[in-house]
Amino acid sequence: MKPKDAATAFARGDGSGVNGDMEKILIRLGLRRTIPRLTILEVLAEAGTHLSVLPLHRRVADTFPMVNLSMVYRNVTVMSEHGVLHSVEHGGETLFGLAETPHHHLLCEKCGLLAEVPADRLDPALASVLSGVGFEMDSAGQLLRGRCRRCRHASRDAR
Amino acid sequence: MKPKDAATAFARGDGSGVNGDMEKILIRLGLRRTIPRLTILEVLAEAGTHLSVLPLHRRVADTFPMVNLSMVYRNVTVMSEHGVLHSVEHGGETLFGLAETPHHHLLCEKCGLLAEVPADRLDPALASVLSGVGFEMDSAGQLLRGRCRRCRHASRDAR
DNA sequence: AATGCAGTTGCAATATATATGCAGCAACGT
DNA sequence: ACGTTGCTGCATATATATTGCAACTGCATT
Repeated sequence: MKPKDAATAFARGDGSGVNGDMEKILIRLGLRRTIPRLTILEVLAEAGTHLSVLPLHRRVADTFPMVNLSMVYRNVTVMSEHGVLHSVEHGGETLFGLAETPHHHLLCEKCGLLAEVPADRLDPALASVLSGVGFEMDSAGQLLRGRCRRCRHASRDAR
Repeated sequence: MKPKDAATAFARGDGSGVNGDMEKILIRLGLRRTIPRLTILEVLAEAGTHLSVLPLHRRVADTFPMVNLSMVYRNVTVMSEHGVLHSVEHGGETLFGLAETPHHHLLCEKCGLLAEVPADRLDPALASVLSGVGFEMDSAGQLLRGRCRRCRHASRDAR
């Protein structure tokens, strides 16, 4: 999406499309729909994955160069606290993504691929084990590390 | 353990007690048994939990003030790579602990308690779900977030 | 026990990620 | 249209982690 289009859409504020959904979420939470925020949400929607703050800012700046890095930090923090975004720590930085249906993360430690598993697929199995230890798990946002299918095959071939 | 005792034990290098076990591990890996390394291992053994680098260094410096912070960083990195230590990322820092029997971590997001679950207790449940997604999990060192028993009760009482 | 060398260390400088104080500006309700 | 409150940009601060280099030390060899 080119700057002008984005700006127009933001100015319009007509609640259409992806922006529209996001805008509605912000409104519901009493957060103002500002260009930095909407652009962050749009970038994450387009990306389809989680991004760390620096790449996120880079992409936001492609469209709106005036958006400051510190505002990306402030906004992802605020939006995470309000549940608009999910965050995952990894490699000394924090990755942020849209908080859609509850899910957990699968990180391939070899290639860095970050996949998702619907929460309801994983929760029952975990909950039953953990309750035995007196622990109650968060039902979303867990990060599990391992190998994706591709890397498993790759390392097998290498042998 | 007082400085003198530790120093004596190190000098002795007789492979007795906790130090002895640790020293053997280092030797097997071709790592030199130096005061910083052995003290780090000893502190972690005494602590019984995982520590982040700063507290770890603080405790090491209690016994050997000359041990530099950067060496704690270098050594935990090296020893992690060699499998002597386990690491867990959390809150923008990395926690290190002795790599004993394979286990996963349970982090209480309220009080910060870091508990452990033996890997064989959790692995089957996880593996069966994840294999359905073509993912193969690491069989140790997973970090799961939630609430410990105490905090669950506390928040229930608060209501 | 003395010796040589590679692995280690301490220090200081540096990189990287994240947080914040403040003055101006803009979004939203009225 | 307008004032208030929240948001932003900039500059700066802090905290965690990394690295270059010269000096040193553990360990194998003699």
